[in-house]
Amino acid sequence: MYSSELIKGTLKTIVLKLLEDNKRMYGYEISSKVKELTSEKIILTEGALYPTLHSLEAEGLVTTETEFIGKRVRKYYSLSKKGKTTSKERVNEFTDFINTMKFLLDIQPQVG
Amino acid sequence: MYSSELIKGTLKTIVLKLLEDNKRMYGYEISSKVKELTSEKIILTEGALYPTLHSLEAEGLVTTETEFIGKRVRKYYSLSKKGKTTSKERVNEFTDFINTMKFLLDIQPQVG
DNA sequence: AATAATACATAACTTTCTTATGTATAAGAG
DNA sequence: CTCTTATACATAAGAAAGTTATGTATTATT
Repeated sequence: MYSSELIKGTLKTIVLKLLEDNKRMYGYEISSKVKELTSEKIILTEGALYPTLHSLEAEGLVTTETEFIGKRVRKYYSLSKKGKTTSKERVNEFTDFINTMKFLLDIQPQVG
Repeated sequence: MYSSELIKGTLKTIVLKLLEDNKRMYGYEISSKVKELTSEKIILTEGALYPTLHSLEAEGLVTTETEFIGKRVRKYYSLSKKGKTTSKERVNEFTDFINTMKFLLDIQPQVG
């Protein structure tokens, strides 16, 4: 598990990218997938995930469909057209950011 | 400029690493250096930087020396022993984190 | 003389998370 | 058949870590 500060600001990017690759996912599934893919290094807590999904919906980046599995409800999320564009932008921005950070954290100017 | 959320959580890592490479730096210098090294992609605002430096000092990760350049004050920061260890830990953690994120953002499972 | 750059500091506010709590169904263990 | 765990959602209180704005003061440049 990473110190929580690191995850901040990447949650939306992660969710958008997963939806880009999987067309349709529900909250619990997203959470499980991230946990699995990162060997539990990144845990999306419910208190962070659900408000984020609601926020993405409010921004018009995702659309939802509610389904019942037996009596239990499931809310599926899919990227809107705008969401697909934003997803790519966010991933590109993050890629750019980690390149900048790599440069910043690797160089040894040794002033003096 | 990156969306501000991305920078969150990396500020301390950046400052610690710069101090590791440069022994002694003052706030304004750190801010200028980051701006220069990142071609203005990362801007450390004063409202973020100074409280962070104070926090690092409170945690015992840096020591300070105040100097006067003419009548103008300058506060130099240096890594403590503990700060050197923490710096390495933080950089390693961030490196690990970006590897995890790269993996997460690059794979295309294409569940269908 | 006016403006920009240097150099610090802090306070009000916002965003975005953590932690805690709540509701409910379904599956598995003993 | 009862208890625990997993599934599946939601929200509210609080903390953390930024942004934006403001303040003070010196030095350099136009």
